[in-house]
Amino acid sequence: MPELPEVETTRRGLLPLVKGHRIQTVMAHETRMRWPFEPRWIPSLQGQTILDIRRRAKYLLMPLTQGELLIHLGMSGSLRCVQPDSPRRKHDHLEFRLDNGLVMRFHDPRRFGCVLWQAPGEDPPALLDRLGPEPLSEAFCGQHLFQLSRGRKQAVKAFIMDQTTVVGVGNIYASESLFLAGIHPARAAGRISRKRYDLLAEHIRQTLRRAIESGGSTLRDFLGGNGEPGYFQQTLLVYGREGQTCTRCGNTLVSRTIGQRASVYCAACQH
DNA sequence: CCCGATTCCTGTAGGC
DNA sequence: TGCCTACAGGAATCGG
Repeated sequence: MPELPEVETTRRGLLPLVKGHRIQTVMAHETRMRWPFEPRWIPSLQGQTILDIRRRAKYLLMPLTQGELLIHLGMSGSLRCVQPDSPRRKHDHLEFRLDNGLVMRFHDPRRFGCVLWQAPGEDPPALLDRLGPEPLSEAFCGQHLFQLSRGRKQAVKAFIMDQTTVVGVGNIYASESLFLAGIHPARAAGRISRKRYDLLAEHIRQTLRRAIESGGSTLRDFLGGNGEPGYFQQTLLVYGREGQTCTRCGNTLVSRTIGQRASVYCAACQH
C-alpha cells in the first residue's frame, strides 16, 4: 500500500518524466473515487503544462500553468507513466497524454484515492488543512509528540497514526517504530516520557528514511516497471509477523486490535 | 475537545 | 476446484 515512502518514490520517479510537459488529452474512464473526479475539469486541464511535483503528507501536488492537481493514492492507488501502446489495465481510471508521448495513468482498484483539480484562485481543498508536521522535517521531534500528547488517553499507536499528530505514519511504520523504541502500542499516549518520545521520533524518522531508500530501488522503472509494493517487506520486524519469533528476544509476537487496526508487537520487549 | 466506531471499495487468503 | 467470508487499510465523518 502506498505509504509516505512510496508516495515520495512515485514523486521522484515521475518528476523527470512529466515536469515541463504539456497535458494534451485527458480521459476519465471511472470518476467515482474517495472524492469524485469532475469531468468538467477536462477542458481546463488539456493544454496545461505540469510545472512540478511536490509532496505534502501522502498527497502529490502538481502545480500546472493554471491551478494545481492534488492526488492521493489511498491504499491501492498508483500513478505511472507508460508508453501509449501499453494496454490499459483494469482499474486504470484516468489517463493524461503528455506532449512527450508518454501517458500518465492513475490506477486504483479500491478507489480510496482521489485526483482533484484546484482552479486558479480557488481555495485549496480542506484536505490539507489539519495535517501535522512532515516526519522528516525539523518540526517533528520528541518534544512535539510529548507536548501534544499530554493528558491524552488514546493508545500511542493511534496517536502517531493520526495525521494531525504527524503525517505519513501508517500501520506498518507505526508498528515498526514502536517495536524499535520498545513502547507497547496500547500504552496511553499521555503517559509516555519525553525521553521515550525522543527515541520514538528518531525511530519513526529512521524507518521512513530506510523505506524511502528501499522504495527507490524497486519502483525505479516507471516506464515499464511493475510498480508493486513489497520492497520493504523483507526487513519488517513485527508487521505481518504475528506468531513468529521476536528478532530481539525470541518470544512469540502477538497481535491485538488497537484503534481498529491489527497491531503486532512483542509483549516482552514493548512496555 | 476527545476518542472510538463506521464508512467507502475490491483483491486476496483462508476455511470448508 | 470453487464458493463464501473475513480482512486489509487512509482518513473523513459520525456519535457518545
